[in-house]
Amino acid sequence: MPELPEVETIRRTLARHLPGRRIDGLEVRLPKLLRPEPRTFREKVLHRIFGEPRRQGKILILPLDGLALLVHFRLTGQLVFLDTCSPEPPHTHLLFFLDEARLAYADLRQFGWLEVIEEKELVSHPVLSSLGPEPFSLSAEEFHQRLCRHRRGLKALLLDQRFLAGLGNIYVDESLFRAALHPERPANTLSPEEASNLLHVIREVLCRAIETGGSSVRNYVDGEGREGSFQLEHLVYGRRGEPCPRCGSHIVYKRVASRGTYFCPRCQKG
DNA sequence: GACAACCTGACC
DNA sequence: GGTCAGGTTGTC
Repeated sequence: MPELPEVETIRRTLARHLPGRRIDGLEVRLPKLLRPEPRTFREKVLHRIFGEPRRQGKILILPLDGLALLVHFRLTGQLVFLDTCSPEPPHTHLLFFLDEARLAYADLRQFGWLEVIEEKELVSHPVLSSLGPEPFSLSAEEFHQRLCRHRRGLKALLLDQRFLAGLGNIYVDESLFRAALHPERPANTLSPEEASNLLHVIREVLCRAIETGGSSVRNYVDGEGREGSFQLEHLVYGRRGEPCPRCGSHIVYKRVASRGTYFCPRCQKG
């Protein structure tokens, strides 16, 4: 589920509640989500106090004085702060007890994971250190140069977290539509202007998605259990057969890079 | 590159 | 019954 805007929204909403709270207890219902194994995990996090949440790509980083709790939501993970009386979400697999409050990790498909590491291991962590730059942290020139090194299609490349960190299926389709670029267009065929424009629309889409609290297509909610509304501004994602907002042709659905892909065959030239 | 694997649930 | 799903990883 969560791509960069959703994880960023979760980060921001949790930042209102977590910093300064201590973990007093832990209830593990699905051990396979934890690294290291639950015994060590519990030993490490117990009695620690949360710091200011951070994010790298789609990974949420929760500092815990000296430690870091990494959370990857994959497709259906949720991390929700619960007041005394709020009910826990369905498919809750892990509960942190924080004084009167709780923090629930729920995950319908059970693909997500939580890992505790030492803060000093952050720089060398295999997942984090393999991430490419974020769309906000590289120049148009650098982006164009990186694109030129690959002959893969744009969709496949933009989904690759080693190339660029944070985009997923929704935001790649929405960005390519807005940039009028075909998802199968070889990356090394973009002109400097096309590359610069693509980076520009990626940033616009991500910023607007963050402003609107992310896309709640299926079951995404933020750290307070609330849905986002960027799905109302999707121009192609999930709109198979509907008229293209730019030219009126039918939006096509096709498997590209093994992912369901929505695009306008007329506006988005290959 | 394509595909299966990891899971549960919604929808046709 | 089959297909699809905001992701990633490992296999041919």
